[in-house]
Amino acid sequence: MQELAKTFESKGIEDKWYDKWTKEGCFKPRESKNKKGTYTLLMPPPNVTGKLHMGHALDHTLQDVIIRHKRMQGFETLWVPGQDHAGIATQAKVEQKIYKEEGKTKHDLGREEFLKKVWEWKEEHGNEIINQIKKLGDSCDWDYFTFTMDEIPNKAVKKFFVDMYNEGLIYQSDYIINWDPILQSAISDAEVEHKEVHGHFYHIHYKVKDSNEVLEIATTRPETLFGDTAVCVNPNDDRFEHLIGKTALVPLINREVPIVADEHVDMELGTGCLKVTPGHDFNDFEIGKRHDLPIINIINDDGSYNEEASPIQGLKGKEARKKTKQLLDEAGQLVKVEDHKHQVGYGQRSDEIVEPRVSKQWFLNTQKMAELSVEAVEKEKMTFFPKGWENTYFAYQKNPRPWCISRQLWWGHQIPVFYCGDCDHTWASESEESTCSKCSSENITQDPDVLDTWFSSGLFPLNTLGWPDAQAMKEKGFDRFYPTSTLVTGFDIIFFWVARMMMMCEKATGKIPFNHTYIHAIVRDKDGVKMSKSLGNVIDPLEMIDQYGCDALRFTLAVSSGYNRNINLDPAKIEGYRNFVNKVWNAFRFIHPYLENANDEALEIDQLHHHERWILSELNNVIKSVNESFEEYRFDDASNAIYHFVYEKFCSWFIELSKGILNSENQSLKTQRANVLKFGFRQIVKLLHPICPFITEELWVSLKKEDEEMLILQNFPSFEEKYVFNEDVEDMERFIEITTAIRNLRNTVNIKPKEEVEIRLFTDDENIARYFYKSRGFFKELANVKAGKIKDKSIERPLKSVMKATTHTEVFIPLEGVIDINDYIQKLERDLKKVEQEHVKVDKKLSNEKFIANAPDDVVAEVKEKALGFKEQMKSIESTLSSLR
RNA sequence: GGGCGUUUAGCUCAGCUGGGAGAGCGCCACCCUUACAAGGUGGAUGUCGGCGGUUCGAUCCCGUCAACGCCCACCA
Repeated sequence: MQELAKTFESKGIEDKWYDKWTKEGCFKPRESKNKKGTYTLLMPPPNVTGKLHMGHALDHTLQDVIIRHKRMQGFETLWVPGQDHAGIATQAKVEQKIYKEEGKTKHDLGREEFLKKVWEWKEEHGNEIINQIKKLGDSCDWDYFTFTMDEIPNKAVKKFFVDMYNEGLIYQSDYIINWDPILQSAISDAEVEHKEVHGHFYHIHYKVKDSNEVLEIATTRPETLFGDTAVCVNPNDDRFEHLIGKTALVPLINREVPIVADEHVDMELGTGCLKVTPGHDFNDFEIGKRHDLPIINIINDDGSYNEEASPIQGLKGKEARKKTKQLLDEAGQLVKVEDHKHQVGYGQRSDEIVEPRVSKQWFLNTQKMAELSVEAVEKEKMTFFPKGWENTYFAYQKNPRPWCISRQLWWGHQIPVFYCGDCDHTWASESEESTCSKCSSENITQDPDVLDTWFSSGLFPLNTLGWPDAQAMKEKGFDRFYPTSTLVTGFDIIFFWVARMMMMCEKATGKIPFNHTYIHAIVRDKDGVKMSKSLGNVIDPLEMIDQYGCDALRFTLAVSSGYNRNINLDPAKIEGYRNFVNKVWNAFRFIHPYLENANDEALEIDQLHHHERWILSELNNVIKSVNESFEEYRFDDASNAIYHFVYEKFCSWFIELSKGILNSENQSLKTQRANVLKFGFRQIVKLLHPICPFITEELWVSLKKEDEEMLILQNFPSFEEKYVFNEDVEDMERFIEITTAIRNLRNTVNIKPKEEVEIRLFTDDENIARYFYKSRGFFKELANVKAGKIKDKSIERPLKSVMKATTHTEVFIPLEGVIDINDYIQKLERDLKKVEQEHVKVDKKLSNEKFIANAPDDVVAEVKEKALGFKEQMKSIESTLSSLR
């Protein structure tokens, strides 16, 4: 038998098992053994530019726990991995690279050449994150790996687009959108983050034409006045009623604009008078539509002001504002400037102020889809775990706005719309067109824009399974694996991804894409601060794996995941669970030598020792709660259940209680104990496998029978009625209570572990007496008790002794020498006070007639029982105290 | 401006449908006991955010206040 290392060494075995699992096809769907059906997970596709961070580690660990559990339960499991082309991020990265290396911009290269460069970059670096992911132990089927710009996803995108186009749900429109001046592209509403900034209210005088009157208007963005096409007041505002219908003059350029009335204007805010810039403000755009106002675009693609704003032409942002302010001041039309806090939109990716701007973009009308997606959740066809997250989902989905799906980028799915230069025909097509579908002209062009990355991500549940290609769908088992089972992801993409998949997949197939969504926490540093490179508080999962092992990291993440929103991760915590993993290793190291001929299938229940029945019963309970907890995505409860069972029940009590037997000459007892240890440990290793796959698979080598497959393919334990032994559990609880009392006494009077003690056990319960007589050998083992005498409570207690009272029992250690009586008296007094407090509480209840009358009988009985117990303990302590004083 | 959430031991958090306050880490004391010092044994620690209500009984239900988070929103 080989020597096992004193500590568990994770390095080496992780890659070894990952390769083996992969090679032997363990991650592939297998015909379900017990007809449980299929179980499918989708991996949120990491960005091609991504680098593994703790968020991935968490997300992937939880999914892997789920899929391994389901696989072992006998489901035909499939976990589909993928990768996202990440339009903006990738394009920006490659643009930077070629500018740095070749001093060229993408325009210098041209579209085709640039895209070639992006693909080259992808080939070279795209695999980095995938290789990192594999270090986490993900048991996903890599044959299903799907890149969002692969052939099938391309087809899916085109088909969905064309269908929606033909249905009229996708349309092109001049509409006010968020323009990101850095990306020089439109972005969707969801990609705008609002930040509060300390700005100013600029009060400006607008003259009224043919009148001496002036209107004082407050604005936070004076520079947009060059785009003003109206001035607006509330129709119910007496102050301005007489001006409605007249003409105002825009300062600096003296443009004549109408004074209109609109309910939108808040009479209380600012001066109650609003300048209307339909080209560069969302509200004003709406007002403009209602009053048929012209739209003037005064901003270039790069955010600078154009010739329409000639006095500030070429300037951007702050400069433009400063200049406008100065000009207004010079013209005497700037009344005052007040401080004002307000929200400003920033681009999620560029972190630059977005400019609302009117431009021609493609939109998807999601109204109807969103309604259906809400209904699916309300009718619980799709459930959020924790349920509270459905509020976030509803917040988005209950008032959907048209989704701006076009982006002025090159990297992505080009919009499959074609224009004919001759007959002006416009059409959408799934195939590459070379001639006009109407006039056959070859003078056609394709729309240059690409689609929002989320447009293809939204179809991920479908395209990974072959949709819409009939052949591919058949090969990939679309009908079996779609709809998928559960989606596991972070709350930040409920809208970006979850909602879009719900809408798009339902629209495309009539079936929602998954039935459960588990939203996990966000990983922060140990102080609850979001990890970021600039703060230097990033905990690198690969470093943690290197330092503590993947199992330890996985266990830490699992035990930290329930229905919580944040995980404050401290490497010290990982170290702690590394210790647990090591504990498992050492527990095995201890039992290992006894297992050689052990047969875990030879357990005859009536023959078992009561300690054995106890541990089997406890094990059975853990199995039950682990299965239930996994089902509810309570990874914390499941992990804790295993942790406590292994640490306390199995190691601290059962193994300790087994040492004497294993070292004894009683062959039959020894064999039986070895059998139970083997059975128990095999179950432990199975229970732990989904969370800690590596060490468990490694240990399995020594636990498996010759013809058994790898652990990853074994059956997960399930609760069995035949292992319920309540009496043995009760006995054991008493044993633990008394043993602890003895140890406590030993500690109190500082008796060294090596020193044997004699105890007296006083009890008036015959069953307890009998049980302890039977178990006295175990007291010796676990508390170094030389001799234990059991006495009836009517007999006088020893005078020189220390005492601990427990339920129906008093434990004494008689003392030969003199101990520090005062210390001991103080301790007893503390004990007494504690018990008294408990007793007062319970007694108060019992003396309350209404409690007796209203509380359920079993509760009353329970309380009475407790009161009795406390009273006994009090009496014991009091009499000891009086004998000492 | 709306909505959601959090407040429990020094720290991070768990406490299901109301019935004697829990875990991990940390801390203290004693132990290198032949699986494990990445260990063992024992121990200390909480007006369960404040106030009010419902109830025989509230950490849990209701109201209210406070502090702190997060999300959404076009208040110029």
